[in-house]
Amino acid sequence: MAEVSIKEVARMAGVSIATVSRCVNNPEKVTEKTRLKVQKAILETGYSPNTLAQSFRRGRTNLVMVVLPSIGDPFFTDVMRGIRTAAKAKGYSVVIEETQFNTMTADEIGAMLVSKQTDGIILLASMSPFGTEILSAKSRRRLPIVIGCETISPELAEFPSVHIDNVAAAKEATNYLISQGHRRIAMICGQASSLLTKDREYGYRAAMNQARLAIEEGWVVEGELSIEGAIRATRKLLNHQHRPTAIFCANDEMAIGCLHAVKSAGLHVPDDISVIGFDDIRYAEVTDPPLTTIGQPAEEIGERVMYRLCREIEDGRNGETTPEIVPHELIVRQSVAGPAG
Amino acid sequence: MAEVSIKEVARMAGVSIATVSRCVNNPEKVTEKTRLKVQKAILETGYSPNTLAQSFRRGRTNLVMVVLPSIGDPFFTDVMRGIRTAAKAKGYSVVIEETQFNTMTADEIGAMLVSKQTDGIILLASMSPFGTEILSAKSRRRLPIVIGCETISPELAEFPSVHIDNVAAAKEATNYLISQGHRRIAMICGQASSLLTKDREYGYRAAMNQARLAIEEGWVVEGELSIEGAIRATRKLLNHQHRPTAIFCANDEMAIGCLHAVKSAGLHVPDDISVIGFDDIRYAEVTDPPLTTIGQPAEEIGERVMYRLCREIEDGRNGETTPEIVPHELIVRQSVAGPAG
DNA sequence: GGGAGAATTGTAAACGTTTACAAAATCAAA
DNA sequence: TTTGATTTTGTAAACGTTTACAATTCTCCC
Repeated sequence: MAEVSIKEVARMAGVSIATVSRCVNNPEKVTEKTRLKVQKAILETGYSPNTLAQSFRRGRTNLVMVVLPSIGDPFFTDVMRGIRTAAKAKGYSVVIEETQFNTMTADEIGAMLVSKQTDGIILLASMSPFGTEILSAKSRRRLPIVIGCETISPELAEFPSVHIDNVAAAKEATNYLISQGHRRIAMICGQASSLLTKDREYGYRAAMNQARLAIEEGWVVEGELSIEGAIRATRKLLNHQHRPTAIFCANDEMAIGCLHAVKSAGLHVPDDISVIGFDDIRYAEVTDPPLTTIGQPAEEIGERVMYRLCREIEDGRNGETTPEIVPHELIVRQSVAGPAG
Repeated sequence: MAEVSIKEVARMAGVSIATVSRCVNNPEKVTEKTRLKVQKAILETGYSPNTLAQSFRRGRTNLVMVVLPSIGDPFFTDVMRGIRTAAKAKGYSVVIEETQFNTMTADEIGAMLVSKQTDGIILLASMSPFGTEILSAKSRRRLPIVIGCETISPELAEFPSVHIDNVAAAKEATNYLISQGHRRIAMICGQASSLLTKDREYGYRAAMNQARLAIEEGWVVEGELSIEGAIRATRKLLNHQHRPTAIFCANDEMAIGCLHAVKSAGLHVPDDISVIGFDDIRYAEVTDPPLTTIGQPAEEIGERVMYRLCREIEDGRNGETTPEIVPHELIVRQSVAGPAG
């Protein structure tokens, strides 16, 4: 049974295809009587408009692309949920592109952009400088782009964005450790390519500086934003000649690995070592001990970023690019205590 | 700068649009000389085919939809990764539809199907009977559908599928507990609507029966496939007048909640209570204690299910619907020991 | 009843491809 | 060179919508 087209409906209702189209899209431009006729015909034929033809004709797909580092990180999953909610409300579908924590190559970005015909892009992941360049070129040709979560590198500042103040949040986390009496505080951050964790590192360093605390060589180590990477990083820290008494992890995924590594080494959290995370993913509540961390309104970020994109798509670029900053929150659980001794 | 169309390229290269199209899609049908001319023109204009027009003309979107219960569950995330890998290799994009563990209503399914124009569907989640009906109708009209993970209810048997043998795997998990000396074994399963966990429950019951062990009233409790739900469920089990010595959780997410609840109650895992999970998500390795569980090749399932769908899309339905069964594996870590006393 | 103006409907073009078919060019063999 | 076969190219239709514009019908008032 082939798909029924607008023609059949028109024939059956005894009107022109234009009228059928109007009944569907602008019912108010059509007489009550014909509308009923047409509705009847639509029901009888089981017609539904061919979205391919519509997209083609209207030049809109109602599809947006979101580029994120990893679909596996519960934080991004939560952001995605928000995006999805908003997208549904606005009649969009979402396709996801994963960078796997690599900054995408120019080729990949190009392929990504030409192959999918999307109405807009949400960027939750860092781009290489070249990638950024391609994107702003695209954007200038009216491909709306908005940025979520990742903080803004200068080249990206032309795009609207919504995120927390990562620097301030990282400072807050570090200051909390300091306030608990810690002096030797280490940090596990993401790979160098991740702007996001760069900002968090910056906040950490700022807080340490401000408190006039030294950051020893080897106290800032890359955890690759994964459990495994964090385990390796933690081992390095535990073997450091001046072992830190507290570890600030740039995200909870790594904090989970850190917790595990500390305990596997026969040490106790928080009595021997304090650990603080970032993101407040849902597992943070049930780690052992429950994880003290910085909470972000992930789902809200997702929703807002999507609505922002819709504005961009519908109203065109209005030049408005001041970032929307959403609030973060220190969530105190039980993975931080005063330093031993 | 407006998008450049095939016409401009044709004009610039001094050939007809048909020839340009052939250069792009069937280069072998075109003379070396003209191909070079056209390639040059393509480069100069920066032409890339309008995918909307292509999709419309060819009647193919190279888009597939995957319907899953929750994007948040790391197991499905891994399956998605496999799907995505295969999709990329075959030139497809993926849109995700989340049921949030509800069996979708008929309306939702209908909306989902008409609004997106996808070339095929991967079903990782249960459907209501009505939903199933709609889907098989669609399928008969040549919308390829393949099922992954979820086991097959009779109505879905007409579709190809790839998954582990859930019943056998659940039996194996239960038998392992029995082999460790447990007699009082409880189970936390998903909501009634989840066929997947129904099968696992079935395997558990079968193993208990076979071992002539009683399942007391109240030993099988719904954990809603979430951490929170599992915590509530575990509390019920701990308060049961005949407290079980081991708990089988239908997935690791719930096992994590279970672990947490047991420990919060001041009990020790595995000395007081043994816990076994299902799926082997990446957190299972770093729980405290590390979780004994059933491993599934999630990523492989994803890949295979996607390739299966491609076959379906490209070759049309060949009537072949025998399920592909992939192997599972008992992964022994430290959350199971002999019963206390 | 006629006519002006508004409301409704129809006609046909357009969107950018792909592709059947026709036309033209090339090549091989005599 | 001619012929016929083969390869290459061009022409034009088609895909299912939407929509500007023209044509028709209705409404209302004189």
